[in-house]
Amino acid sequence: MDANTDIKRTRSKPATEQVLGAALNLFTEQGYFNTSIPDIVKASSVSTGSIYHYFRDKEGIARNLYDSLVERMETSFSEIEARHDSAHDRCRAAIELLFELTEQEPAVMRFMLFSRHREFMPDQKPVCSSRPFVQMREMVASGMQRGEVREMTPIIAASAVFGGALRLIQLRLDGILDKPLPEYLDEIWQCAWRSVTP
Amino acid sequence: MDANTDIKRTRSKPATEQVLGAALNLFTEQGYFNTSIPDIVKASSVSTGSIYHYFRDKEGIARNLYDSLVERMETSFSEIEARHDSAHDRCRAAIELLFELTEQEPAVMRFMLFSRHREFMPDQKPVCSSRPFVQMREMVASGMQRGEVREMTPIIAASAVFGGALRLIQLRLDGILDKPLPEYLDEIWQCAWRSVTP
DNA sequence: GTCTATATCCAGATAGAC
DNA sequence: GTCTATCTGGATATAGAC
Repeated sequence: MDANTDIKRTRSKPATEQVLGAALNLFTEQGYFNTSIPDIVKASSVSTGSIYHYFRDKEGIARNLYDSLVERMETSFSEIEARHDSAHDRCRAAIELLFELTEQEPAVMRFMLFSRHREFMPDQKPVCSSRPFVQMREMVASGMQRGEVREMTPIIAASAVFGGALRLIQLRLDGILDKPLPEYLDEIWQCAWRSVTP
Repeated sequence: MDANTDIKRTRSKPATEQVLGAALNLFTEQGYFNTSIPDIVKASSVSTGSIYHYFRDKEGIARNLYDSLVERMETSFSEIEARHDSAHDRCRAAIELLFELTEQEPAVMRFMLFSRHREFMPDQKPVCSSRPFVQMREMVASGMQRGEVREMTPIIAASAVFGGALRLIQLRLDGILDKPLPEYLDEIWQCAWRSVTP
């Protein structure tokens, strides 16, 4: 049974996971700057010393979190691109994914989409320039080449397709919408697609 | 000439204005939490003592700023409602206003739309519930009653109409778009309106 | 690798002269 | 009403035993 593992922590996730999970929740509930290291110590049951053993500093925690979430999003979008050919199907699937993720892991969405990252990670690019957002714009742009989407400024088309859905995500996270987002998928998608169709 | 006024400050705006202006710039450039009172002292040329004479605390500065900007927005939207009858004209005018404001006073838009207010003003409602946002949704809802906008969940319609434009504002503020927003008005408006038209 | 105890710093806020 | 000087708390980060 290897009795010398998992002596301390009951929930036997590795300490780094423990810290990252606690930090994600605290950062999204109270904000990065309202979250102190002692807060993270309490919420994660990992000591100050260990936290600084694994992470350079507080910013390092946020960085690690952000990078891994962006990467995860990127992978999901790549899968969507592989699974579908048309811009129609790809964009719809992307929105569906975002809606589901919002319901299942609101903290992830909050942190990815609606934190002011540059305020606490000064040398990050704005989220809008991150790979997943570029992928979303590419989905639309390729649809324009195929003639599915009418000729127009590509970035405007992308904003038209995804703008409404992103707005709904924000409203949902802010508690304005009380039904789960997937219930609205058909309706918002119809709007989105009509707006750019030839 | 009343020589005993305006002795100290060269730019002879009242001290409170001086402080609010400096704070708005600093808050939007670096974020609220990265801005210290000493920073505001330097940028405003108003002393710590005076700042605390006029404002309860640092949060009070943000509060004052936020309230006055929301009120200003509210007034502008009311004027639009008075000037136009149709949802089509009202919503278009609202977007036009937002686009112009973004170009002329980017800091105002940044602070109003894209600060995480609740992180530093804990007892504020989310922006999305503020009067101006409600007004925007009302514009769309009344269009639905008049039959200009097709029957659908009202908040979805509003998100479809304004989502793209709000997205463009964010892209512009993040430096992704390099042409002034008004140049894109016709194009995004066409998308927005098509998306909800019967 | 994990912990406790502690050093250091600087923010927010106040006191009180002018 | 405006200023300078100063207090105080708590945050980040480190030291060093185990």
